[in-house]
Amino acid sequence: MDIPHHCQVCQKQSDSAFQGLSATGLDEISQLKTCVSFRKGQVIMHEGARPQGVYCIHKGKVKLYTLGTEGKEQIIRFITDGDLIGYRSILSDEPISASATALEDTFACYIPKSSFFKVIEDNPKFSLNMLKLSCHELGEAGKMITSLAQKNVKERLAEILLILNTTFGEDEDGFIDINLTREEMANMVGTATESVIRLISELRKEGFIRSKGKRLAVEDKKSLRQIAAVFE
Amino acid sequence: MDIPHHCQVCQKQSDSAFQGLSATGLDEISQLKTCVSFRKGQVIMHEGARPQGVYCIHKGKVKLYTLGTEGKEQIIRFITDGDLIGYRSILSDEPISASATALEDTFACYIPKSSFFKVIEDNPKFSLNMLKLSCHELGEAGKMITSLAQKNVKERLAEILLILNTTFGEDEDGFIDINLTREEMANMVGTATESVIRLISELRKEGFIRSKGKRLAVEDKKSLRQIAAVFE
DNA sequence: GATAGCAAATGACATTTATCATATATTTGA
DNA sequence: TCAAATATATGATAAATGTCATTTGCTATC
Repeated sequence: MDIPHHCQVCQKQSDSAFQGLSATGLDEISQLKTCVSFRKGQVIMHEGARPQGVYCIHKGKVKLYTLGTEGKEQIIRFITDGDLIGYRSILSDEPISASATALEDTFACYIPKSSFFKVIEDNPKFSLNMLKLSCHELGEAGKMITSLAQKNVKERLAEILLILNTTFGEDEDGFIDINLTREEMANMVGTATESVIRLISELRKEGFIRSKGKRLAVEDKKSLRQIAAVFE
Repeated sequence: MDIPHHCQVCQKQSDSAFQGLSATGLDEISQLKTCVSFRKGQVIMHEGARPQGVYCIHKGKVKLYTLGTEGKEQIIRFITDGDLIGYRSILSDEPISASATALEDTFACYIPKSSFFKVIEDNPKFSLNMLKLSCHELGEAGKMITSLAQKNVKERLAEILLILNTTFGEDEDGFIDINLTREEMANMVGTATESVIRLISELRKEGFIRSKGKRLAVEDKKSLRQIAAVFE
């Protein structure tokens, strides 16, 4: 994959936190960034590490997860084109709190810590973008906390199917365009793999979703929303 | 309660996000801030509202919570001296995602949106502080998500007792210096009130905690840590 | 395009947690 | 200080979810 050498001509820039950054700011980043790629399944960042820079995803899909008791992974959220990885750790000056693994072959730019900070310091606009971003994520995390604490497994599963459908879109056959195992879905919902499998069968029998192998398609968004008790 | 009219002489300033802010920045805030107080039980901010400023808590204890299905509250975190309320909503330009209610009589300064933004724009140092703060909170939220998804109720309760003990300290009798009902504890742990009551009895019988009425004291931190599976 | 290795599906059962009922204790406010 | 209101405590039972075992189906790779 070809990633533009200069951020100014990168099509993903307008969808990223770098949107609206000054030309000199983009220059700064462009000069020091390097292009990297990760194969499906490859770990991009490891919980506990001290990152020396951030990744800006150009094309790909990444899961962000923490390791709980006995090494069980809890998926916090997904990361895709235009999103950043590692900024939380660098900005709060703490070790990485969530590991990141590529769900499919992924292409990214690596921006060293120093230039990331320089751009933040020189560009109030970018700094504010980052602030907006992290505050938005904070709100999303709060919603997830409430869901986990108050909804039952079926409600959470319905909610996550809707989120996946929105985040990754549908392929030509209408299936959600992301390749996840049932175990990974369970690691999002916060339940056992078998429970997810059972409830997917249930939702299928009820006609709300459709499945072919591991692939899933949302058939009845309205009913799923009702199950998820999402009234927004 | 007397809150200093000028932030520069406020003792809580060094514990707050305003720590290290320039004299002109502090002037800016001091000129437009107003002192407010809330009685125990009073709602400070309401989910869904559009705040016109942030509160900086001078002295008091506040719970931050979202309302889940059927109006059940889920406590996200606690706020105390030097902490801000409402910044997330203002910075991400979204409605308030969590309500705030005073747990005891609380004194705060109200800083209008405009001066808050002005200080952010003029003071890279403050902007970076806020960025650090929100990124730190993001990490904490991630931990809470993993706990809720993977730990059982007893483990989560043990964890929260430790957090309360650290956050609010102990009174002269060794009890955690915060006045919470069992229901509120359940709303943190994400479980039914009765379950919390039962498990508190259990922990008491095991000798890990002590209780007198609603007041609780941690007796054996090490064992609680083991139960909570916190190995940090 | 065959096949070995995983992943999904399902049943049976165990465990955890929630719910409902009721008794007892503790606050709080007159 | 007392009484009403509220919170805590505990038992019995129901419901939800987890665990283990096994079968069936898919899919990645040679």
